[in-house]
Amino acid sequence: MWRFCSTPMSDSALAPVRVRFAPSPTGSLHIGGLRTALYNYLLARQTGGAFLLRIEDTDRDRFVEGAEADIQESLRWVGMDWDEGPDRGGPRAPYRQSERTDRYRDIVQQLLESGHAYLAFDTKEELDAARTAAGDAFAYDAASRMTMRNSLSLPADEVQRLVEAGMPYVVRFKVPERGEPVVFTDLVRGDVSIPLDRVDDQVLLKSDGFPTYHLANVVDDHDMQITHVIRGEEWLPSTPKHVLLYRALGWDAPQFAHLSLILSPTGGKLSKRSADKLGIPVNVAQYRDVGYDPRAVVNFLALLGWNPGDDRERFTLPELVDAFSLERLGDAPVTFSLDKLAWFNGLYLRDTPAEDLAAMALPAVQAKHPDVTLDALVPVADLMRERIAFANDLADFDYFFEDPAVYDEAGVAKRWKPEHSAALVRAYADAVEAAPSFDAETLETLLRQTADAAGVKAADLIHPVRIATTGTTAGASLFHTLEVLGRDAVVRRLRTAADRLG
RNA sequence: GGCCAGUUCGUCUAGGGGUUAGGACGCCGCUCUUUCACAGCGGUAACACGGGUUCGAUUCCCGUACUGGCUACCA
Repeated sequence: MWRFCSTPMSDSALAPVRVRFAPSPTGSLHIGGLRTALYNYLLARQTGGAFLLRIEDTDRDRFVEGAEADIQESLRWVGMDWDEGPDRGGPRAPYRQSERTDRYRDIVQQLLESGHAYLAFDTKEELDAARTAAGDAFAYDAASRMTMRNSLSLPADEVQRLVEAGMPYVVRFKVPERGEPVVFTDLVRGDVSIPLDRVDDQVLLKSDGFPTYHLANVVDDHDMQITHVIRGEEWLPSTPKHVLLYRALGWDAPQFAHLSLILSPTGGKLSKRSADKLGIPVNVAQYRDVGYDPRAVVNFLALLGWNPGDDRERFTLPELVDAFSLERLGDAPVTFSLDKLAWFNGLYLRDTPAEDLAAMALPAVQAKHPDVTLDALVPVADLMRERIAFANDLADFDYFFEDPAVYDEAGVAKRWKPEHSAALVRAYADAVEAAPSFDAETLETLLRQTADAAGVKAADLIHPVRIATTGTTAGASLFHTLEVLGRDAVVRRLRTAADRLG
């Protein structure tokens, strides 16, 4: 609408926002969660606002020890920092929901007193029965609540008796029976409207005394003065509940932006299960462990559902902070592409210093070849940089660390001539052994001399030498590879191959 | 089933009433390299369908189909 005259700067000239990333510590941070965190972070940094980390640990059954630490490490790995959070506190502390239960109970009490909530005693069995009876169409709502066992349907003295007898109960939100549809503006999709009779009486307080997400998220976002709720699309259908809650509490609701979901290449939400099957890592920690460059992960993720409006594709985190805008967020689901991520990774990998590459790959290399040192790996990294997609791929080139055990069959068939290859290779080995110096240039001169002396083309020696020293037909510049291998290994390998291949 | 959202090359996307529908990944080819890769160049490939509205719809509206999400005392 105002697109014509607006510049990228004025487009998203927002007042400082307060946004949060609010993961549940039920496991390692999911790659989709990282994207959600990223968009929140970008908006906060761009507007000079605040990015908070809040831990939503209200589900005691799914709580995973160590998950919170993993989440924090994952965020730090890609370079995202937060202004307020469980580890560093802040003016709205605490930032762990399990430490805010008193606050939720107060709010629930308030809701109960104002008639916006009620006690419900229905057991799991009773609820299941109701669902079965209604053929899955059951909703605990204005239409059905009087048929259930709660403080609305039961006489007051009975409710009193049940509570005093210690009967477990939950507190449910009482959705208004009549009224206008709930309408809210989603920054990504525009106005969304849902009729009141489609909103059910959401449980606010569980029988274990912990709040549900719906309650805790509203209370915390209000208490923490969150201005923009940027979260996954899976929350879109329950947003009316949250809007109604804000209304009942007399609070202003924040702005909402629901991000399209990341789909698996085979369809459906990119879940642990579906991704594993396709070899797609789902946890951020896995990307780190496999050797992805965090800059590539961020770059890839940023462009999955957002675009800058021009053809730029390469962005560092600070560049993203500048370029980001909510307006350019896509509203359609996106499919995860490992190929594209790998391409980004190659982009960053190619201008990573060899020293850093070697350091990244060292653990993987040492797992196969314990004696390899960082110093020995640096020249390998330098040589192979353009031929690998991940730092850890360096570990695949075993020939840098041990003599080849086998020779590529097709390569031998094509390049190794029984009539003269062995003799040529032996002659070259002798020349290399006797050479005054050992460097790529000398090695090449020597090879051409050897070939000339034997009356064959250089190629007739180059290919057999590559096979003899590396076992394969593919690789970096032959003479630089030989230089990295070292004189002893080269001479030894040449002679061994001549003997074995004949 | 109900509710909500979505639908431009295989994938990520730009665009938007009149365009040769643009870019990127992938794939294919060429160049470079006596190999492989990188890089460069070129190519392949898309507006889900049906009705409207309009001089003209891929673009706006309505349906349909399909996809996805939600429908827990999980988040």
